[in-house]
Formats: sequence, structure tokens, C-alpha cells
Amino acid sequence: MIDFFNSIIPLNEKEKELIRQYFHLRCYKKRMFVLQEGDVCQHLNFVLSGCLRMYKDDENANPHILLFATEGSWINDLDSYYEEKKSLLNIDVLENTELFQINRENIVKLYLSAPKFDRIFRILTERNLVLLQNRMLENISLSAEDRYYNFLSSHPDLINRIPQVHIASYLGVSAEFISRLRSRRARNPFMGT
Amino acid sequence: MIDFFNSIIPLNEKEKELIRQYFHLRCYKKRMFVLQEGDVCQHLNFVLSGCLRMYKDDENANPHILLFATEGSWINDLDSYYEEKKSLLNIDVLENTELFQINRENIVKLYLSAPKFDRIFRILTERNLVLLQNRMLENISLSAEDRYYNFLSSHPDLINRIPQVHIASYLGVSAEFISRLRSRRARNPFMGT
DNA sequence: ACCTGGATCAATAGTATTTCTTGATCTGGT
DNA sequence: ACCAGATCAAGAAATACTATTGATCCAGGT
Repeated sequence: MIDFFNSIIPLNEKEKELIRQYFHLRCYKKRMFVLQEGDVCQHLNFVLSGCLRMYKDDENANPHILLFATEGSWINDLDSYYEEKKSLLNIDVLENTELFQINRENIVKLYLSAPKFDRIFRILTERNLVLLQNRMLENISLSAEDRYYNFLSSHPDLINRIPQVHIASYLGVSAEFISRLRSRRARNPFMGT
Repeated sequence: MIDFFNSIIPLNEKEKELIRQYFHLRCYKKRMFVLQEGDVCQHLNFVLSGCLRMYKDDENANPHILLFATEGSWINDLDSYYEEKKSLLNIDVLENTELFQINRENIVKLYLSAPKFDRIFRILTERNLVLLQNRMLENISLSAEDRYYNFLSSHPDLINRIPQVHIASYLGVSAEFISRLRSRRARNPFMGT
């Protein structure tokens, strides 16, 4: 994780030490929840290894996936974390996972002891905002088919790792529809390229 | 659940009302965790329906089951609940389950508003202590084989409900060993009776 | 030194649960 | 009237769990 921060802005030894001090490692097994609807989010989560999803259940208990996270990325409900309010979201574990976590108390200490971290997290959040904005744009402008092919090319790693149902839920599409796209492409290989 | 308390000590209407007020119902689906190692236990859990286990993972991630709970019984990590410390145990759901839960704040109110509940929970805990003591005694005094047959006769309901591996883990025996006992008994039906 | 109760490991078989696919039918928008 | 895509139901395919069995090993009691 130090590498991760370092790649955004180089850190000195003291700052690296702060990270070691304030973050702790926690392991989760498949199907465990990192955050459940109704609980207050207590940690920011950096994924060291594994795979998770953040989603909201609708009134019929169908999950709608907001975000996947794999090694090297973050997965947080910032609203619940900073405002200390009950989360509407769930975060659960798709593969056995190791997270580096930092709690509210420690992140304040971190910001106070090295302002560089304000900047690092600012940059991080800005990047996520841009990604989310792009995804939003895709969602309102592209057909389900195009969104799926875009997803394939931008996340080729995830398709072998995550069941199709989840990808469908992430794209806001039915699982059957994806299945049909695939079989159509199998018959006619130069579709969606 | 009111019946449950009532059967220990009869309740008046006011006390029944307190229960309705302070406990809430929560549903869990199979494989969900009610308590995860590292979290602080926030509720006492009374099982309305379903089946759960409480266990500790050892350093090789092998679970060792401390307790099963089915409808009408309780399953709690009291240490974590009352001391507000991180739990060493996990509680997870073996079948879809409905729990009545009471949080720390409400149980204090309950004790304050009706001292009878102190007595009820005292009795409850004493009974559990006795059961645990008996089990401990069996564990240090009986052979694995006898412990298994004892388990069969004292929990005939559980054998069709809970996978053998879990029963093995509860008895502190290997799953293979139970399998052999069963096949031995199949060949020679009057064993262990 | 030698049984015995039981563990561990590995392979296999049997079941159950998830995941994917397919066909049929329906809906809202152009 | 057509098209993109949803929903429902049924099956097939793929995985993951669970149970059984044989082989081998090991510690404690006599």
C-alpha cells in the first residue's frame, strides 16, 4: 500500500511510518461482509488482495452493484464513514480478501501529522469522481450492448473472476441479456469489436 | 420469545410490553455472519427459527465449533458483548434464520425497568453453564466414540440438519472418524446403543 | 515393544447449489 | 409495427460441499 501512495506522491520515511502505524491488515473470507446496510462504516478499505463488491439492495432484495474492487483499489462508503451515519450500502467479499483499514480516529491523526495525505486523498477522490462520471455518462448515453463491450475492454481481468450476474447488475442489465450477447458473438465473432 | 421468558418466570403485561419494545427481529440468510471475529458483539441473539453455529478459527483457519443454536435457544459472545471488546469468535448462519436481538443500550434499560429480567437472565446463564460443564466433563472423560453416540442421543434433531463435518468439529473429532463409526454401525447395528 | 484409538492425507463418489443458456412472452418507445 | 431489452420458467453445465474409503502414521497405555 505504501507503493500505492508513493506512486501518487513520493513519501518520505516518516510518512511511510505513519501509514504502517495507522493502517492495519484484516482478512475476510468469501461471503463475509465488510459493511452491512444499517451499520456505520468504520474504516476506509484498501484492497491488498482479493475481490469485493459494494451494492445496494432494492425493496425486492435485488442487489445493484455500485462498484467492484480488486487488489490496489479502494472501496468505501464515504458518506457513512465521514458523516457517521448508517450506511445504505453493503460491501461483501467475492473472494478471500486482505484489506488495509484505517479508522476515523486514525485518519484524522494522519491528516494532522502530514498534510501531504490531504492531497493524496484529494487526488484519489478526484480520480474516482472522474471514473464515476464517465461511467454515468456511458450509462445514460450508450446501449446496454455497448456498455457491456466497453466493460469487457476496460476490465478484461474481471470477466473471468466475477460471475456474469454481478456484471449484469453492475451494468444495470439483465443477466439473460448478457448471455444472449455472448452467444450472438460466438456465432458472429466480429461483433462488438 | 415471550413464551420463552414466560416459561422461566411468568411475566405480567408490562414486562411483555418491554420485550416487544426492546427486542427487534432480524432475518439472516444462510452463510451470513451474525458476528465476525474482530468485531464487537452488539446484540444478544435469541433464535426464533433457523440454525447457527459459534466457532473460533485456529491459526490454520480450521473452525472449532463451540455451540450450535436452533429455535428457542440463545447464541452470544457475552465476553465481547458486555466488555465491548473485539470478538475472537464467529457466529454464522447454517440455515435461513430469524433472530430476536437486543442491543447493549436496551438491555440496560430492560434490567433497570424490571429487575425480574436480571433473574431471568441469571437463570438462563446458569443453565448454560451447567450444560457447558457437562459437555466439558464428557470431553475429558469419554472416548470420541462415546461422545458421538451421546451427541446422537441428546441432539437427535441436529444430525439431519447439520453436516457431519460440523458435528465432528463440535466434538473435537475428525470428520473421517465419524464416517467410520457410521459405517461400522451400519454393518453392526447394535453398536453404541 | 506392541496394541489401540484416533489423526492426517489423498482419492473418489455423491449431492447440492450456483451460474449460464435458451425459448417464450411481454413492454415501452419510436 | 418494430426493436431493445425485461421477465419468467426450465434445463444444462460447472462448481463447490459433503461423505466415504483406504493407506499411513503417531501417541499413550500396558
